[in-house]
Amino acid sequence: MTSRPAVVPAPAAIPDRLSPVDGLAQLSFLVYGTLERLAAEHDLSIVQTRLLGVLRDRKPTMNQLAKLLGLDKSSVTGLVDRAQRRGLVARVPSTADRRAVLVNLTDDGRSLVSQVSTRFEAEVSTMLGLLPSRDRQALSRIMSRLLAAHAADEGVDLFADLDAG
Amino acid sequence: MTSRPAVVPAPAAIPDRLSPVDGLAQLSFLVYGTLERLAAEHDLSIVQTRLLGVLRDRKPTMNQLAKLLGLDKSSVTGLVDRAQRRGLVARVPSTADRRAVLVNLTDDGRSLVSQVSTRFEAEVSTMLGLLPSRDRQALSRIMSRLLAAHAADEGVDLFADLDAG
DNA sequence: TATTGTTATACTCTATAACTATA
DNA sequence: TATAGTTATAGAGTATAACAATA
Repeated sequence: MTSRPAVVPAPAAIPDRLSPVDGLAQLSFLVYGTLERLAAEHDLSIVQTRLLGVLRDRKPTMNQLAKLLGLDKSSVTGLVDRAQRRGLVARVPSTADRRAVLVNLTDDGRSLVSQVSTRFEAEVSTMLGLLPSRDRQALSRIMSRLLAAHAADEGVDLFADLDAG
Repeated sequence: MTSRPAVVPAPAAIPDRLSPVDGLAQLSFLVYGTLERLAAEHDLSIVQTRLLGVLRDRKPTMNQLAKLLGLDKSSVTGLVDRAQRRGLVARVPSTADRRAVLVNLTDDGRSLVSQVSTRFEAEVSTMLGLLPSRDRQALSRIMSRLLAAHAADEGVDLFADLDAG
């Protein structure tokens, strides 16, 4: 029962005890902003970082990429264009379907996303290091539980196939 | 010690136990995405929602607004233009400084941000409701602790004045 | 006919630089 | 001179609609 739900976390106002919703909102903005800042150090936007991120263990078609990123295929064309211009990804014609184009991470792209990823991991770890070890463990356990419960609640199919649909 | 730090939370891959960093990252994307989706239902972007959010308890100048949102003043001009065109905010000339312009929430703007805020609160509460009550309390406590520790670590001045600097 | 990807177009969001009006 | 705000311009990111090539 928060009287003023914080859509925008007020950075300078952190009372002793936040409501769960406010705490989650502020923490989410903090983590999201951290990734944004670290990516920007490498001239990457969040969406460019996500693009490289999903390509780390996939070589999807443009269409599959659109589904993975939740974007229209025309948006992905521009996104990949700009990443390709920087030499971070490559387009490879599909041999199986001559309409299709496979998108690949280049070595430069892989190196870049690894750097951002490592920096992010380090920064968040440092932040979590501010907590007593027991809290950190409890937080980890509860967050896993929450994500699992939410996934189940949304009916997420853990074996959903990219090619399906 | 995660072998593959998740810059991009893979939505379909939620193992039993996430590393604290991965859990935090995935949870943050989930909460951020929730706000984005709810705002979009009212044709608001995240940044427009933030704009309305910071105006709920302030009537800042354009300059102060730029600092609050972390944007260049020219970006804020456009942001406020579009919100004003929709009747969500109003520009009021400052009487104290005839160069300055104060930005106000209109009744429509206040109503809209309240709706989004309420929906967000409800949605996140529902998600948190998936947790046992004890976990929810522990999560709340730990998140508050983490945010406070981080703020202290960053040397945040809780009494920072808008007009200062 | 249906699907894959691109192009044309329009809009939001962002920043830099130049400008006007005030201080 | 310095500050507040706008404008001009450029670019990223997004979507819709229309299109060409292939299935």
